[in-house]
Amino acid sequence: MAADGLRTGEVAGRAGVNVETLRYYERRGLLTAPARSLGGHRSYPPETVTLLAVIKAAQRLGFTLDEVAELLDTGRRRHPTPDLRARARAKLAEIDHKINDLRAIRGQLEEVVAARCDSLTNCTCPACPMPFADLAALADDGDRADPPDH
Amino acid sequence: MAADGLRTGEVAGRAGVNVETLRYYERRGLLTAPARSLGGHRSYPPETVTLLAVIKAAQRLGFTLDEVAELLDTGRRRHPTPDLRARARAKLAEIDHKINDLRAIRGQLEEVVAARCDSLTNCTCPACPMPFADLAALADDGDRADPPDH
DNA sequence: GCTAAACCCGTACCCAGGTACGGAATGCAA
DNA sequence: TTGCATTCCGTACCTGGGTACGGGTTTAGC
Repeated sequence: MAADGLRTGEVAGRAGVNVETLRYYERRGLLTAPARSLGGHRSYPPETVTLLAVIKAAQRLGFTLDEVAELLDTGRRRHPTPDLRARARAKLAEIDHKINDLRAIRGQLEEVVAARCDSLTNCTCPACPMPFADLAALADDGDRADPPDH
Repeated sequence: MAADGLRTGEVAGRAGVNVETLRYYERRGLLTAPARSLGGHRSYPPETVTLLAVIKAAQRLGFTLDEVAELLDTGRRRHPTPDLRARARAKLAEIDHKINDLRAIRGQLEEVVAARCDSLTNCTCPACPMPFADLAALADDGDRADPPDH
């Protein structure tokens, strides 16, 4: 039985993850509990290394560990699973949203650079694009209760 | 002195943040410690509400609280501060990088959808774009040590 | 003057995705 | 068989940006 088993260190080394991560993934349901040696040490089937690569790939695609766990689980159960495609579509929409947000932010940052803004609160640039940049008093926010000489 | 002071609840309410957040920002150095009533209650200058809006704006631009704190601090000290522009530029590069990452991910997700992938580990689609999707054995990863009858 | 609301403080908890610690037990090679 | 490396387990810690709790004051309105 599983004479070709790999030990935690071997799996972790080949997959490029931390040994602790294997235990963590087991707790999270990404890896099923492997066989054990008589002494209680884990013995993984060699495919586990590849499975870890799959998990990393899915993570890179933006799936959370919970999502990856569910996807693997439906795979394990051989349910018909239109799941992956539907989830990939949903993720695609999520990512488009993020990209749009970042583009909007990018635009605003470009304005800040172009306008030569020099302060969040006391910007001297003409027609400053920073919202509310006219807050000279705020630089001292709270110190106002003290005498004004430095 | 500071007869126009606002209490924590008023500031939080007007700025749309939690009262606890004010204490948190004070600890993090985003808000300077305000004057106190005789009983020890905080009394904020009204501009604080606007400052909080500035902080939120900077956050939306992708700056961390530490970065915002530093930007406010250099502002408070009236240093010449070419800081904001330089930081905005750096943040711009950061954001471009993120956008590129997301676009690459987006492309891969599109392939997954287009290929009609149906599993992370047992995909039946032709020329599957999922890396390593040929892991039938992995569905049972670890159960291998047990008798093979269902 | 009384009461209820607001406020004080320190500390613990939340999310994700792990990483680190420490003492005991096991595994493997010479 | 010795001895060092590896693994075991539970639990605590990390980053970032807050939020919640609980017991004790202070403030404001009537």
